[in-house]
Amino acid sequence: MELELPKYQNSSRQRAERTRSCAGIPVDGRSVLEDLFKRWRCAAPISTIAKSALIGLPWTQATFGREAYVVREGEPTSSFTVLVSGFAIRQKLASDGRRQIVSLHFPGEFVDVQNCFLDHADCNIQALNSITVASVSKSMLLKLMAAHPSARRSIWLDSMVQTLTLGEWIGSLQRNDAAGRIAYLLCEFVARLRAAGMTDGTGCHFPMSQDQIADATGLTGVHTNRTLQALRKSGLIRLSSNRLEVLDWDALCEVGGFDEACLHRRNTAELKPAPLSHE
Amino acid sequence: MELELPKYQNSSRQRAERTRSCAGIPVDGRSVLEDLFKRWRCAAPISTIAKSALIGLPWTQATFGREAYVVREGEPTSSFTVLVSGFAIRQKLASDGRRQIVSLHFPGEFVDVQNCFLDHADCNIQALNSITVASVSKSMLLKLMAAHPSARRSIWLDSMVQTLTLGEWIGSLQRNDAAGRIAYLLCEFVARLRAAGMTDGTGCHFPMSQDQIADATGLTGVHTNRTLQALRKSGLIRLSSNRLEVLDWDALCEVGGFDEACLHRRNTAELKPAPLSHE
DNA sequence: CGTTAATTTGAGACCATTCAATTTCGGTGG
DNA sequence: CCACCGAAATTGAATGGTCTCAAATTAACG
Repeated sequence: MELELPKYQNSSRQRAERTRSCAGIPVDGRSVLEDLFKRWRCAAPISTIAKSALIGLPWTQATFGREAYVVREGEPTSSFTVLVSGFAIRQKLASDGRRQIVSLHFPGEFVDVQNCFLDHADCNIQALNSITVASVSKSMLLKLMAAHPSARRSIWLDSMVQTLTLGEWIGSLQRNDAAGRIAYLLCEFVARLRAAGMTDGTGCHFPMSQDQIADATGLTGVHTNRTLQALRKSGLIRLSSNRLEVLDWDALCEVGGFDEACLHRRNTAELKPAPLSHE
Repeated sequence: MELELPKYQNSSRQRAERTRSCAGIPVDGRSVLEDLFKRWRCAAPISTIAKSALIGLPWTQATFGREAYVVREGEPTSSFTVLVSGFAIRQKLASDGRRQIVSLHFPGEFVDVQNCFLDHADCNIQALNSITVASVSKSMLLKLMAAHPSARRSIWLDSMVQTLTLGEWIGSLQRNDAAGRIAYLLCEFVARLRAAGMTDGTGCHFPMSQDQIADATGLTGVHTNRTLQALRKSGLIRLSSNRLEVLDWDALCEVGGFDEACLHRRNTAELKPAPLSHE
């Protein structure tokens, strides 16, 4: 067993120091928390009372640079974090310092729901690019959830969908080779982006470096590079300078074993909210 | 792309037909649902009112043979299923028919919590050995959860722990080679069994075949065999005829990158239930 | 005791890693 | 505008890990 410095304790992470600027309770009449509803309204209806209660929650805003840590493993979990703009990942650092990316996070998502019953965060949340987040007090949100069934349901639903997504990811790692894993990752990214209405024309902004793709797929950076070239050569994608264009969506899904219907189903039609209670 | 029959549509699955024997509302004064509390009381206190409400729920009992399907993907989800005795897995069948095992389930667990907001099950639940389950009506349990915050919290907590476990599993698949993946699987199995107080002396009953281990780790059956032999030769485990003995726990954890503290933390100390509400 | 499933073994091909070294790219300062 | 720098992307060759295919052995079960 050899000891070495964690991979990400030097170089690029240094320039990404945590820059937190608190904003306090909003006075301009529009809460960033409204972004939550964009994702929720399609899945489960939320009552107007719960909605206004949510919007009325005090929050603080913060911005983080590329590769900065939004939440650190082991940190006390005193607040919930909503990703307002930009992309984030959930990751853990293995004992040898290698980074393991467990899931992706898009604007409008609670990035740390899983921690809501833990005193200390069980993994790191890291910014992919320059991001903005809003934090709300954990105890206040829990109280709100206790009082408002429809809000509770939406948040619970959100975390359940995350769980299902993790299950799919496991399947991808088990069944796919390098090309399949990368294809799956790209498919999931594009599909979730599309579901959030954030694609632009023929493609989208893709904020992951090849090393980050490698960390998410469990591959080497080198082999990720070669596999990406193969995907490009076979005409499935175009990817350069953080811009991704999927040239053959069906083929990409085929390679990655990505079931678009599965994801779609969860975000819309079949996710009918069971009546937890009448509000 | 070649087409072939799904791997598990012939041979061994045939003899494991679904045998369901309904028992109706219990009259003997003891509900199998009480098994739930063994797992819950250590994590989150549950009120006596909620407890008696849960015990009072009508349920039906069913037994399934080895490899039988308890829940099938796509099936309407009209009930929740509690595993009473035996072991089960959550799995999906890939398009080529290969089975992908996503998670393990132990007695006292809700095996289909993730489906509670879905109209149709999104994966299969399969028995590992001969098992007994209890089913309760989905709508009745949801109503109960709406009325009893402490019950709701326990169930939610359960599903959150499942999510965290999936995350760890992803990490294992990303970072580990064959030996590491198998070591991790064995560690998780033993650790969860131990947490449930189900180990016996030096080892435990281990119900998975080598092919099932392969399906859970994303390896080939053949290579799983060779890797198990390597683990045996290095003196870490003893495994034969469904009996597992871990000879060197620390070394096994080391190989699999299994963080025992992590799992333990979730089951006991740090899982203090945040006050969702006062009941 | 016979049948079927499960485990084991071998050899060759293929996939992914390692360890360099090299090139491209975006940003920075002269 | 150019020179420079570090980070990211790319390339090559050798090594090691895993898969495939097929056959043999052992174990489980009626």
